Amino acid sequence: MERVSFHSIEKKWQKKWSKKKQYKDNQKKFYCLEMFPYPSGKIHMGHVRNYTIGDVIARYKSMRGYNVLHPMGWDAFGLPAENASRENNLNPKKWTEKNIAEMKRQLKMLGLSIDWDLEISTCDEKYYKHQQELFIDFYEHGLVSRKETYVNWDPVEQTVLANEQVINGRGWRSNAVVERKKLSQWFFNISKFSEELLSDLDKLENWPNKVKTMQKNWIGKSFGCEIDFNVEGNLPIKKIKCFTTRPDTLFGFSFLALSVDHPLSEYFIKDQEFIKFKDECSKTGTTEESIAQAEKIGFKTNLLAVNPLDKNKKVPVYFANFVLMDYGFGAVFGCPAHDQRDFDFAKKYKLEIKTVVKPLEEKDTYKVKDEAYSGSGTIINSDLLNGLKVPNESIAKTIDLLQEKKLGKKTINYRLKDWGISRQRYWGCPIPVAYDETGKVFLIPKKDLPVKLPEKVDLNFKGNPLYNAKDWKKVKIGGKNLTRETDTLDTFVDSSWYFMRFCSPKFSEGPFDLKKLNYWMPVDQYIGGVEHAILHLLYSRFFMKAIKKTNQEVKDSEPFRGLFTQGMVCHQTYKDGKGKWISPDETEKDNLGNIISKNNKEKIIVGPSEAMSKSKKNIIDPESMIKIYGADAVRWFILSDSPPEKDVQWSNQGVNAAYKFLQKIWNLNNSILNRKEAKISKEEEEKFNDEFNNYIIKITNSIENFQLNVAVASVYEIYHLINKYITEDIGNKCIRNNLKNLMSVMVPFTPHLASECLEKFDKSDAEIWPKISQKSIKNQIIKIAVQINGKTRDVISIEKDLNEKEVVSISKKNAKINKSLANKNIIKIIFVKNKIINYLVK
RNA sequence: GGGCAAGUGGCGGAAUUGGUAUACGCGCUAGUCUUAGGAACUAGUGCCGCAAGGCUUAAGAGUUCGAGUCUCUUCUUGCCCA
Repeated sequence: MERVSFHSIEKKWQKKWSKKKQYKDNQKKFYCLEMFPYPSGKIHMGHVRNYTIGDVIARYKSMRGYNVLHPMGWDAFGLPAENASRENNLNPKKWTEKNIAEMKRQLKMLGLSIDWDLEISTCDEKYYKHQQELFIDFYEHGLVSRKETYVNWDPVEQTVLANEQVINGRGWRSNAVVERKKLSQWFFNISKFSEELLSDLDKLENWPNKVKTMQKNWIGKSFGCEIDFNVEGNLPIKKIKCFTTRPDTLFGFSFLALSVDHPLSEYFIKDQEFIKFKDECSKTGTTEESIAQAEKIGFKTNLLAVNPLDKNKKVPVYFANFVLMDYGFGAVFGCPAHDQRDFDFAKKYKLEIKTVVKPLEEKDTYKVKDEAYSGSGTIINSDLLNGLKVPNESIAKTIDLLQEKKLGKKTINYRLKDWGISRQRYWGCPIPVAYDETGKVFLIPKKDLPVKLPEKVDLNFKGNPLYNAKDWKKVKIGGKNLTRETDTLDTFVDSSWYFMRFCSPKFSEGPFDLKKLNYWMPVDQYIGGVEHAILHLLYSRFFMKAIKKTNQEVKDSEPFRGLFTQGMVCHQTYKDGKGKWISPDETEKDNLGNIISKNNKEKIIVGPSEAMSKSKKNIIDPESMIKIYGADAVRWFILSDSPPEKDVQWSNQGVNAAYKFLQKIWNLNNSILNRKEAKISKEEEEKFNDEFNNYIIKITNSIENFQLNVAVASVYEIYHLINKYITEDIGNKCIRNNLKNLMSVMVPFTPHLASECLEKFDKSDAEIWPKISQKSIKNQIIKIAVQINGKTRDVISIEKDLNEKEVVSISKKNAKINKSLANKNIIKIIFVKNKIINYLVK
């Protein structure tokens, strides 16, 4: 038997595909995009899966006649380059470029239908120049602002951390306790688009609901109420404005809590006790999680706040560490019985805990005990609010009441905050602004862009190396001596518009060629990991809307028409007797099938299958797999075993099976090319064609629905089908035609092998998806179930589209059915054409 | 604690969306062949049973002629938010 040399085939076809791609005019477009990788050094199986899925879609659409845009680039800025550079004494740019070259080489081994002429890299000044232009456009349209805010400050790394980089109140890398620090930061005003970002989610029909729900929760629209509280005391302030989403619990009011940054704090700024307290507060991070977990502490003022619905009720006013200035108005009313934070606070300072909501099943005498009750129920102990149903009725009615009495105002609040984009980092896009000695902001003129990163910096400088780049910092604009901004942009900015740049990656006059942008955008199918469900996708949506706002001629307001989130690639985990992680290639199997160490032949403890990660050492290197099994087998296997949206388990047996199957396909192809002409039966051929056609329909639907594992299974079935008919009375023309169709549907999955096989046939329509015959063949034989009282007793083969009478007469001749029907009365017959016949008997 | 998924053989998973449950692959069993291999081919493989037959989609109930699919209750797992 002939063994195909996969590697020589791969080389041959990859060379052919690398020729310049032609885009046809006046044709339906399809923009297929996979999330671009961070150039960490080597590709991993996650990339293989992501880009193989994308390649199937891209190649399939191309075969269906679309003009397909399928580009690739590099998310090349970011912290790892700086760290690696420090360790290896290699400039971040050099390090990144080296990684890109290596990963590009590896990706090319997979035979992806990527147009490498469109390649971009975010650390390329030709790319980030336009990002700086966009920053300026946004600035001029009021979408950028500079604000003093609290940030999560890592005292060891000397940098700001994003909320998701704070884990249990500690820096994700340094493990240092994160502090709250006030800094001047640049922001994109994403919150201006809160409502649009929320309501446009409804337009995204081809997005997973899961992702839409996550974004919806993240934006967090809530209806609430502004309430003015009168305060009594020895200060000139007489009113404090609070925001609340639970005005219905107003009768449970037992303290008023202010942020330490509330304007009222001015009156305490000289108080030593207050200063100490404020310091203490700065030790808590800014994430909701860290606030929830931190001990609740307060600073009592001598003010009293009056309950607007019960003028006799006066409660103390505190400064508290769990109230932040950027939520509401930096002031909340405390209702300990129904909010856990308030509850913790009240316990500590021995404040009243008055129950005003009871669960439906409880009596009116219900009292909150060990923890706050925030569920649904009925209002109690609240005078005129008593009896209202919590939450819907009670909140709405209370807001109405407060508005009526002019004590409050209905408001909408969003959880989504403006996007802080300043990072105290070297390896990122410089922010194109400078300051005079008073701190006044000057934009760098567009003609002076890009603001390039200096190549020589001291990366061992504690903090931001750019801060230390004294010469680079100096800049002259309009004769004025200014100092450059030394913060760089969050790398999420880089990835928020790269998909637009792909439409015209070499365009030099601006971020994009408008005509090309409007032709290719939106991305028809975006594919990537679900871990980007919120930030990357939300920021990209914001960018599209912001760009549309700065340029009315931009057509789209949503960047991604279709989104698909693929699952992770997992592998079993191995440990030795001492609990040390062992990598799969350090193991082998003994005679009994046990997994043992190659090294010392000791037995290995097999752990659960988990996402491949360096720390657990359960990584399989894609390149070594391609070298052993070939690119097609790796592609075939990674698609075959699980639905793409779920996790897949990598297994050597699996990829080996894929390899063996592709070998069989090769041999099938050869044996049919060498097949002797057979006697021809028209009937047999029609049957064969018909069955074949059904599989083509099934595969087509499977691809359209992203059920790539099912499509793979159908290919196996087709293989069995051809093997069955190869010995029947089928003419060579017929069997070759169908074999060619099989190879065509395999092109998106195993492009090298399929193309090689196809080449041996007529080449004129090799890259075209097989025609689907929609005509239903008359006299086709189908199988239907015959049931008695709903239980299937037998399956009979009949002609398609027979009516009830005909099916009854045929089924009654069936011995099994006849036996079951003997001595029974048929009460009713249920007949569904081409599906079932069900006899109800007594 | 809240929200969203999901639960089908020894394993990964199919099921035209209410109509033949377990497709396809892995693994396993037996056999054939041989260049003795991590090869190829043939047959078998949900469970109980010698068989006829019965049972089976996490558990329990319901709707229906008919439920893996719809409804309710319970349990378990995963993800996201807290």
